[in-house]
Amino acid sequence: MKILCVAEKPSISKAVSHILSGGKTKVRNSRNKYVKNYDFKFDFPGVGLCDVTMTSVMGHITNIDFPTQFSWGRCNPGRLFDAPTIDNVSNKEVYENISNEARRCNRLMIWTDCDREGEFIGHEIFSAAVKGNPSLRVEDIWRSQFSHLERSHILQAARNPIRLDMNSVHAVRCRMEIDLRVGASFTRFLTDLYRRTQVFPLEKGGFISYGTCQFPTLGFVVDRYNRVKRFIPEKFWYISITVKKDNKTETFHWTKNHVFDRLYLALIYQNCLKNDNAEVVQLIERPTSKYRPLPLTTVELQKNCSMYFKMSAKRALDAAEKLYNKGFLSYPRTETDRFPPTMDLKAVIQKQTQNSTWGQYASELLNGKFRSPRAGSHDDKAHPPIHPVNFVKLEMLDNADEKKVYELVVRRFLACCSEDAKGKETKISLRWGAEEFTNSAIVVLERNFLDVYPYMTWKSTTPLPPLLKGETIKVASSVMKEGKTSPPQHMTESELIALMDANGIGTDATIAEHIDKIISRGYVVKVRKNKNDFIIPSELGMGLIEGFNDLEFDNLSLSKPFLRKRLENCLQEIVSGTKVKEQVVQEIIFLYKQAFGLSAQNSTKLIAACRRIMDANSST
DNA sequence: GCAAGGTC
Repeated sequence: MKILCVAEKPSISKAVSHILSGGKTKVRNSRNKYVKNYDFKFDFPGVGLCDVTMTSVMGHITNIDFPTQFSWGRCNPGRLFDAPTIDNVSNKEVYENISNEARRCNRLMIWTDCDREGEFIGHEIFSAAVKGNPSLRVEDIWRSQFSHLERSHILQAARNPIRLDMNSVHAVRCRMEIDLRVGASFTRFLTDLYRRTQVFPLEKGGFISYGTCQFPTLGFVVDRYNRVKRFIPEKFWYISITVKKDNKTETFHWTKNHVFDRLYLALIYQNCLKNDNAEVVQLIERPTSKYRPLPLTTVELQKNCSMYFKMSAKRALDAAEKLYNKGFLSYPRTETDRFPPTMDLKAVIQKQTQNSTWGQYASELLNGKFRSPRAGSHDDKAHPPIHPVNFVKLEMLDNADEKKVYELVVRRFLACCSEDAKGKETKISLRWGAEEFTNSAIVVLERNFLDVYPYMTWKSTTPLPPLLKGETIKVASSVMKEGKTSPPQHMTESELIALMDANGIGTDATIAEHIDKIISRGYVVKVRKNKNDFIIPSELGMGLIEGFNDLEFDNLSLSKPFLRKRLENCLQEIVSGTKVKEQVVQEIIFLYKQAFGLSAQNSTKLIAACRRIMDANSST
């Protein structure tokens, strides 16, 4: 019996074949320099000792497109909603390697990531294999289930294969089709429109792209920009008092915060002033803690790098990827924020004890201070949280980005395995007349994880005066103050990542690319203000979003995340079996088609919005 | 020339 095993990426095929073979593999090259074919023997239950070849693809190997008679300029863009589609081989070397290797095999075993895209890639692998070996049948495919590369887990996966989940395959196929139809039709339509009317100077060969992810991303940026620009500060008033004891003066804050009616506040204040003293109505002393961080996901890594190092999401992921390829970090694209219970966390900590800066801390964890990491609620069932897998001295790394990312991942991991920081909070409430005023103070008692995690701060505040519950104290000073509401800030990259993540726009692997895309399309720019990077829309980006906002879509706006979210929900239903692919394609395409019709009918509005933005800008 | 999703 001969079995062909295929993983989603070269690193997995290498690791898995190493485990299954007990280190005894013969390596053959393929025509692709990254993809290797490993030959070894393995005893599959019920089948016996088999000759195994393990290889991999590199992500998708086929792609979907329109036939040439529907290529750019050859048909009305609106026809792309119903045009036929064709499958193309997008990575010929890798595709043919599968066909060749399948020729001599009786069985195919899929080792792609256990997520939706992985299931589809598994099916692509099957079609490549069938090309070389028509006797293979989809029902006979073995599909291994694994979520990390720990030895016993991989052996267990090899011995207990299940079948390919065709629901997931159909869901991905559905996403691909919708993304292509919507993206291509709107891109061609908008490009034609902007060209024809010359409302905006497009570079030669330049175009206006529309995508189901890039536009909601742009929409978030424009929305925030408008809220900042249209913000009108509002005046408010509040009372603030101070009391003095043992030569310590302390300010107490009004529990009602502030009011917007000055006369109303004056009335309250007058009533308070009838009293010379305030009474301590509450004195609470309680233990408090600052939680150690959750295990690290891709999105969190990108937000952190943007916040702490002003590093773009793309650069952060690139650096993490390089570190992964060199064997220093685990797989950097993961949504999982809980470590698998079987993982040997202490072995990971052990490797970091040799570092001169945090090695001592790592040793202390091993000598009794170790705590099990908190478990978040996300699990992509494919990859563990990002963690260091091997030790490397920072000075041995290639560039500043890699050093920063490696250090962050290590410190984050050590922090995860530490105790929360502990403190004591004191809260005092005073009643003055009918109003309450409060203040609190914190004493940090044990820093714990903070010692290894300098990115977070938690400091003791100045202690409150030694007041006792029930004590009456003279109000030393009081004042009625005026303030005004402050505008929101422009969008930071880390906020944008969080928004995309929360709204299901893009995946951990693509969020950075979508942001990069709207920058390279000229829809938004990054600006630095007070040492912070903000993302603000260009005139073109504003014009596009405002144009769509001017059209009266019934709740299916092209610049908002709702349609994409609806698609995502439908895809989930295909996976769970409550909807079929054809039904979803029809349902979602119908909505986008309606939106397309409305856009085409009202193209003058789209153009007018862009003109309006440009005129407004040139006049200021 | 268009999308978004894998991965290098």
